[in-house]
Amino acid sequence: MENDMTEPGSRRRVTIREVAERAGVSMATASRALSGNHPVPAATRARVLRAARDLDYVANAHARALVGGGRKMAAVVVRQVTSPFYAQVAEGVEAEAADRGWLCVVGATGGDPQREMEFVQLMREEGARLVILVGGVVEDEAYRERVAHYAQALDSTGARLVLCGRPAPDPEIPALVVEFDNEAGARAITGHLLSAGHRRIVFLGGLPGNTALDARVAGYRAALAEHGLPPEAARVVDCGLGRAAGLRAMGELLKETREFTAVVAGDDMVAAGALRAIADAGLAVPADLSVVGYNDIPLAEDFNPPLTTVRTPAEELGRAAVRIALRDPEHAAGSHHLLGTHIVVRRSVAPPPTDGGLTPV
Amino acid sequence: MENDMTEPGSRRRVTIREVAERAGVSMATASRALSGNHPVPAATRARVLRAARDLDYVANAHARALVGGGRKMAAVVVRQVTSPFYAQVAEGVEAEAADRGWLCVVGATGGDPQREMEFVQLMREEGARLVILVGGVVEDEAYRERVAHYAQALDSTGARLVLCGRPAPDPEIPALVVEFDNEAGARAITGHLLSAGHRRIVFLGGLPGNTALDARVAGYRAALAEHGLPPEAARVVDCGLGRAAGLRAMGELLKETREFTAVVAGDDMVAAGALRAIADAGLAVPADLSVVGYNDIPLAEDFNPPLTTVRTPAEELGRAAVRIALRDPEHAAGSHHLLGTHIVVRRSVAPPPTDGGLTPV
DNA sequence: ATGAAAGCGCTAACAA
DNA sequence: TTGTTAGCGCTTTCAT
Repeated sequence: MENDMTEPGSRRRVTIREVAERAGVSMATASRALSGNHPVPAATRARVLRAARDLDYVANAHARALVGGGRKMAAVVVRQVTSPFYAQVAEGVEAEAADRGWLCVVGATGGDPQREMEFVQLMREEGARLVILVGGVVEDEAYRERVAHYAQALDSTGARLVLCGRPAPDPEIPALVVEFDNEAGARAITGHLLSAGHRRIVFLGGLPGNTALDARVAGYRAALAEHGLPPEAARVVDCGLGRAAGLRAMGELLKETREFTAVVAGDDMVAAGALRAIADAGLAVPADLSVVGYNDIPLAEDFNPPLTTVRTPAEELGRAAVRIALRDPEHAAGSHHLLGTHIVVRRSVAPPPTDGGLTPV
Repeated sequence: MENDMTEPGSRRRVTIREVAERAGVSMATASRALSGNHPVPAATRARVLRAARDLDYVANAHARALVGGGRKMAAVVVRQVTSPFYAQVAEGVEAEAADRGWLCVVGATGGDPQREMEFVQLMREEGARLVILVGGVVEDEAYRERVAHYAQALDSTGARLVLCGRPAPDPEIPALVVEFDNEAGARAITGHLLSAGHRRIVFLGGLPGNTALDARVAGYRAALAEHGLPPEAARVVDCGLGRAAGLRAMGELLKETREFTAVVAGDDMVAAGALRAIADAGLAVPADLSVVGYNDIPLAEDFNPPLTTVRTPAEELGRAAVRIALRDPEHAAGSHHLLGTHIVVRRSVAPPPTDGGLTPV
């Protein structure tokens, strides 16, 4: 119970030498007995194991890593763990990694490229063999350089880089991309609204430059076009993601105009905010206005009303990322995997009001 | 772009020796220049830094750890990252750790003690200086032994152990506990229901043996007693936690009896399930039945209706855990910190129906 | 100011 | 079967 150190964790640990001494064998023998992959007589092994247990010995992972057979470590980096979507992806990565006996580290960047770089650097130092970057980004020159550097650096030591939901700056780069087909998903859900009879649909939550959102907006526009609507029929409000953004933007939009009968939200969180704003305005969903989301987060069915949305199997995305990355060495350059999505219909969509729309403000 | 290895991450990295050679200095000088805490002439240092950058050198964290000044690493272990509550705690830990320049690893156990042990073992091997175990548990003999072992083992190397929301088996043990006052929180929220006029209140989501839930049940009973109700007035259904459990249990309860006017849920997820079950039964909240939750997860205000619940600042719990653990070395034995909670009133509570209750089934 | 050398804890040849 | 030795990449005395 002594605790006289100022630095946590700086006291000496039991080493294999002590185990060896206690068992009356050499370090080499102790090592062999402990690792179990070399022939060691049962009697000797038992003595060694006993000594190790008595001393509560645990191997020093750093020493082990240094000499060669270090632990396999994967790293996921997300914007924040409290986002239900990212949490699910991280859980998928962690689960798949654990299944294979890999250690999994998760890092949060808060969306800051600087922190992302630091974290990747850190992972290189720690010898991570697999780095998974998750989430849409704005694809500017800085991004391209950053990722090209990660990819090259990681690849030079044989580590893998996978981009989840963000593009590879160049197909030649040694990185793997795994993502959902955002455009198809958005097209489908917008189509669902169109089929219900809606014609004036707004997209809430654009984020110009962000690859994921741009794709969803593109899908939204494509659906409109497919149904014979002119380009001017599209109305996208670029409020970005997050519940707060959705709440504010929807509130403002409602004050400004009511010339629409449905909204497709950039994701379920902005849908949550939108739903609240709509209720605050005294309107009912789906009677007055239909709303759809994106991602189908675990609590989307508990919204008021239960949200019709696009299901993106996030945990599967995480699992797929590690599975594919670890599968064939041939993955390296430019391999691109698209995961499918589908609509889940709940109660937030109805035909537009028969009077043709909301009462003008 | 060559990628002929079968083992990810097994290719050689640039070492400090190569940097030294390129800069025309010895390894020792290179090391000094790179670490920056030894006097090195500006000219020499510049050459070394240049060489390092040209080679894209990153130090080998394992070698560094081995020789002494390894990176400070904290580990949080939770049941699952996709639980909003745990995610927030993990985010708090990660944020506070990052603020101090520590690396943070999060592990998920799925609630399996076996995996918990393995993960702690792993963290010992990796040299974690701080491990934080989060979440209520059933406090049996196995638990006591397990934790006593963790505590002793970690302490023997000067590492810290903190228990978040779970008890220390013995105050003498070198572990720190930080938790919310579950009993007070449950007492307060139950009192809120009582004040609204409810007398027949059921607790949904007991988990006998689980310390956190038992404390909430105790708070619930205490509130009942304070309002002069006899012990028999208490009705707790032990369905455990999770949305699915709440959904099922509430559905069954409603089929069995309607002799109650309010329910306090074990946490917000079971409240979500209960809300759904109640709606499925054709009843309205709060007109027919009042419901309260526990934890105030981020989406609780988006439930139907917005949920009145107990706010437990989860992120702050995580931050507090690392802050306190790292503060004074005197923390070691038996220090116990209780964090306060408060009620957040939304729209899921109303006075009981004036006819005195639900229509008997 | 800088280099040579020792050594952190471990595993893997290489001998015996 | 077991022990001896070398060496992983780095920092740090100890000399120079």
